[in-house]
Amino acid sequence: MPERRRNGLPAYQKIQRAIRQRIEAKQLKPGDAVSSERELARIHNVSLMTARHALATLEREGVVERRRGAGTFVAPPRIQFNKLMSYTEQMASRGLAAHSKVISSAVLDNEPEIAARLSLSASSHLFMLERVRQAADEPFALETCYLPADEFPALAGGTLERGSLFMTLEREYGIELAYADEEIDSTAADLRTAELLAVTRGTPLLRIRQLLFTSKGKACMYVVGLYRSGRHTLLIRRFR
Amino acid sequence: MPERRRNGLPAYQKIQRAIRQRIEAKQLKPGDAVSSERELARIHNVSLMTARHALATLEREGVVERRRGAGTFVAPPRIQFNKLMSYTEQMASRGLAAHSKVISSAVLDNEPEIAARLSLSASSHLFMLERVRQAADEPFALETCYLPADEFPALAGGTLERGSLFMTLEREYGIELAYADEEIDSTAADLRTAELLAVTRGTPLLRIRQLLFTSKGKACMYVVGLYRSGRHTLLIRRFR
DNA sequence: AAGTGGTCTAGACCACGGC
DNA sequence: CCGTGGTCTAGACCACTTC
Repeated sequence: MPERRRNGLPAYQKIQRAIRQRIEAKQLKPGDAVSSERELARIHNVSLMTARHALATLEREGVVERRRGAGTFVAPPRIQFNKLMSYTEQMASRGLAAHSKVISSAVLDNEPEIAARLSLSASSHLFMLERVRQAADEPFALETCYLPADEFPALAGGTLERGSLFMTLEREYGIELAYADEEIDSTAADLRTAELLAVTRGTPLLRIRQLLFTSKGKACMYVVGLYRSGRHTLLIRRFR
Repeated sequence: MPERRRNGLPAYQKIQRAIRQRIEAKQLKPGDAVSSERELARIHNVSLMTARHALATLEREGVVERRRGAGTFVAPPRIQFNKLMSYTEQMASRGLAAHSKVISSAVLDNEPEIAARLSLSASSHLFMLERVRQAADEPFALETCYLPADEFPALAGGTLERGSLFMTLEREYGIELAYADEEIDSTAADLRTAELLAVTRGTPLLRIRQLLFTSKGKACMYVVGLYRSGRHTLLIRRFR
């Protein structure tokens, strides 16, 4: 009888971790065959169904591909399509450092439309933070975010020059960000935006209005981003 | 012993079909509890694992939600985020009729960049189709699509005023569209585009460049769309 | 023919939610 | 407490791919 898990992790997750580690360590490259269900069951001393579950959920995550009659193979490197990432994370994934400059911050109480998007009453206190994102010392985006001020009291006093707002929310407040709904369109730069982004007034900008939700399905933050065209392209994958 | 499937469909898929039918027939509404694993196992005369598999994959598809200790519930109606749909389908989903006007069509053989995107040699013959999309008799988008002319001979002669290009590809050519990668940015209307869309030159437009892939992973069509801001917003859901 | 993934059984114990 | 989903066993046969 196999000793049951007593380090907290289910057996199938341990198998997954082992496979993921071998991929990250480049012992397994895309296209390489992963141990079969039967092999894994034997190696890890579990039943076939458990080994199978490990591979099935790894396939769902896109880590491996399974072909009946052939085997299980390491999937091509994951493209970060449709992935909700903070600016800091996006830059890091390209090997760049994130720089941003806080333009203004305030607590507002008369933004009924934004409050409504966050499912708050019209006169709720909103913490607003306006930042210019830079890459290679050139501004490429103006991002304004809004959060319920009551729920995140420390933000108003805190320093956000350095840390990522995502990280602050996840670490300090234990918020689990799950997904974001985004509205994307195009708009012309007004005078103030043009100055902040160092473009001429009327320049086309990509506008992304983002409503972020926690894993409990609660709207927790609203962000309006204006992106210089040419400097920023949004990549999306849509499925039929 | 339960009689094994002999109508072709695996047991777990029959269970899924039964549940889906009850949802479509409105016998089950969003939020309603679905039979538990144990109930389903009993009703359909299968083992627990099989009933479980049926619910687990239904959850992955977003049809139901499962909560440990509580039960399985019909998920809220699926929002058509991140879904690859033809213009015709998009309009239909909003209860509108699709209207579009063919501006030009041609077979080109000197578009190396586009040919490259379709993984074709630089001088390949490309069938190009330029259409203005209308809603309520007002133009709101200019879409230009490119396809390998050799693979779709009938298109050049065919009439696309009415039928959907998606439908033609799927029905006439047996193409299974699977997904599209899109690059989205903002640009200013040039003179010709401005005239076709009835806006002034320099108006910001949302530009979507779409590369469509078949279920075999082959790039089969490239589309550049220019959308009037205000008239068209792209909706996206991103996951963490 | 050998090996793979896909489906399935008839149970078991655990962790969690709601009453 | 009871019912739920989550994990797991030790097998089985089928369908498919590769050789």
